[in-house]
Amino acid sequence: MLDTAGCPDCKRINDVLSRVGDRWSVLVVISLARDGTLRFNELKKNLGISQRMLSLTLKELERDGLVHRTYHPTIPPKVEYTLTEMGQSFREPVSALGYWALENLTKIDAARQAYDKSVAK
Amino acid sequence: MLDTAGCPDCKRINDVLSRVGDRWSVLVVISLARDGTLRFNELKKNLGISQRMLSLTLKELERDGLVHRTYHPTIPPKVEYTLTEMGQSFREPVSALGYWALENLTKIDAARQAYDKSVAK
DNA sequence: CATAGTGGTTCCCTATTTGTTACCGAGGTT
DNA sequence: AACCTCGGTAACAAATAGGGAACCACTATG
Repeated sequence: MLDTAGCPDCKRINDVLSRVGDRWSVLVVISLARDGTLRFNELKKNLGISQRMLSLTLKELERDGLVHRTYHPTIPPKVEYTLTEMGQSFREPVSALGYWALENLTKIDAARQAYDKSVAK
Repeated sequence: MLDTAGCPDCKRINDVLSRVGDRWSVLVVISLARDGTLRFNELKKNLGISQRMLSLTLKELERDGLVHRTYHPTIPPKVEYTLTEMGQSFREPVSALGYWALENLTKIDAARQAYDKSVAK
């Protein structure tokens, strides 16, 4: 099972999607793309993400080479996050997705309401 | 919590992403985009998805107005799925993401290996 | 009679994800 | 001395995702 026969690219797309395709990763990239450099607690406040999930998400993004982490060993410590070159290049498809989302949000809501009404009756 | 203050669009993007952003939805859209019309068991075979998840995914996509379902009351029954106009428009950002994924898969793998090695030592 | 084929739905169980809370260290502030 | 800040980590609890198998209706075929 799960051999995805018949759609060879599906498996690879699937691979990448399961890495960078989660909600928080995308939102972190969007935030960093907009603001350039952000500190840990700035991201946390901006996104309304829990400390734990932000920590995990940033660690994954750093591991995948999309985000660069700069640690300043001051007291209190200061850590800055920026996009790497690959992270920058990720902006384009993500922006495309974001724009589509904003443009089609109302259509989706309308479709949902219509569907729910037609099912309920 | 979770008020996403400071990034008003984030919440909305988040909304849409949590609807159409899961792995199976994306793969179903890709398959339908490529083949035009597919039946339930064709999708199931192509994607290696379980019957349950395919059923749930298709129902959601239909509800969101991305997929159109045509039921032929023959014996045995025949159901055909196609993309709606909005589903077609979703192809573009998804394709962009797919191309990025294919282009950067090896880079991500390399970054991962480098990161893991630097942490392990 | 039994079986297969089609498009599901429902129940059960497990695995993964996500959130909550508490805690840390080192130095500065009150 | 007590408390605050920053950037996390560890432990625990809850929610969700996902697979597998069984079942359904209906009919044609062997």
